[in-house]
Amino acid sequence: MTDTAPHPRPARSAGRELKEKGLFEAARAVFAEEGFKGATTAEIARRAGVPKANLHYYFPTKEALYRAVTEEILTDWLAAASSFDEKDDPKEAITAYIGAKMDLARADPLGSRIWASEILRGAPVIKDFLETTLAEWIASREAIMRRWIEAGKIRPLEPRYFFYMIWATTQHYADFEDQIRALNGGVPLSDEQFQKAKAQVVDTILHGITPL
Amino acid sequence: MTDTAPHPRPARSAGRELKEKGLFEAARAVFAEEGFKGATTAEIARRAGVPKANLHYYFPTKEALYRAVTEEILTDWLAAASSFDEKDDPKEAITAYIGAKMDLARADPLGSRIWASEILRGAPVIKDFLETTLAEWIASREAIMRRWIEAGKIRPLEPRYFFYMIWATTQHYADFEDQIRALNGGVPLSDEQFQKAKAQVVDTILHGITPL
DNA sequence: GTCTATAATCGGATAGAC
DNA sequence: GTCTATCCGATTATAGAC
Repeated sequence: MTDTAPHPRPARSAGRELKEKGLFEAARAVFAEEGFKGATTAEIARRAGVPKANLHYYFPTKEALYRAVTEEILTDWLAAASSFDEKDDPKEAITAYIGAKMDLARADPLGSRIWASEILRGAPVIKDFLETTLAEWIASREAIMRRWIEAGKIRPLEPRYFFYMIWATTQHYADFEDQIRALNGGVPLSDEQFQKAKAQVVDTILHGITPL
Repeated sequence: MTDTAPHPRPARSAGRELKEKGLFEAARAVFAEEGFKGATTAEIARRAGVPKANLHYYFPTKEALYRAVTEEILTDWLAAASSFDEKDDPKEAITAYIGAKMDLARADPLGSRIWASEILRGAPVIKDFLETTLAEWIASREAIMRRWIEAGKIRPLEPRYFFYMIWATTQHYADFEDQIRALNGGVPLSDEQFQKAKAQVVDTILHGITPL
């Protein structure tokens, strides 16, 4: 559609998209390191290479930027969670789920760290998500686990503590990456090391719940 | 010893000890929630019930207060770690260690959260501890684990990823307590629930590493 | 649409009265 | 030893020029 405006352009220009994305990514890094309160808009703008006051042109407030960041993280989390449902066999479902969670921790450690930081401060922004979407997710998967237990496919256990173990272990590779690096001679885990860790997590947990 | 000073009194009065302790405990809570940068001396002083400027009389700087807090946490961590060495049998040693780590997470969740927050920001204050004391701890326990593997007492695995699983899972009950609460109908885990979780963590991990 | 300048507030830390 | 008053830099956000 051609209108009479002097400089017809898309509602969101490519330049705007680019700067918005730059601020978004910079914000992820700063929020992950310092948490919501410790992060400063000046530091976010500096890393994104834009004047600090300019940030408010793309995101009205620091909190709006933070909410945009968290929104995406919840989406990614649920996407990984869906891998649990793709198989009917417990061994396959759990293997796929742990693998997806480990891969997410490796691909997006910042997202995991922002989530952790958000929980540490009492989860003011994602509390609703935890109490509704996440609570429903775990409730229904708990039901699946109980059926597997009744069928004798896995050892009797409280499913939610089982999921906590998976979340904790997989997210540890993102949240405590700096500690793991310090214990690895100061260098991050190589891809080979990470794959070995992933295999061991899957292996240990599967053996841990397999009936004798 | 009676000297000639007009008002002989102990070098550190009981009143001072009390206020120092109040500030220390308030600082733990605020550092755990907001991290080092996000925490404010005003909030710490407010919770301790002392004028904000007064904080500097007991601790010269915010960082000095933070360092005092972290120091204690490292000590507690090592104390729990020592429980691994009290038994020669892998099953007993690992049971005792997981139990001690779970009990510490339950008794002092703030300490665990401050540790997590410190790692998230790149561990500037405890980096040296991680690279020396912690690296030595895990190296020597790795050797123990390898002997157990060679003796066929536990399944072959990379010991450090095994310890990461223990740290992640046990500390999760402290660091993600608010998430666990949200998934538990808004109420914290009862003592019975926690004991059940602890038993399941021990059970799953032990089965996970026990030879067929 | 993007920048500079700046307002308004909050932060850690200090000075000095009591 | 403890408090009040306050400095000064940093912080979030806005106003308005370009």
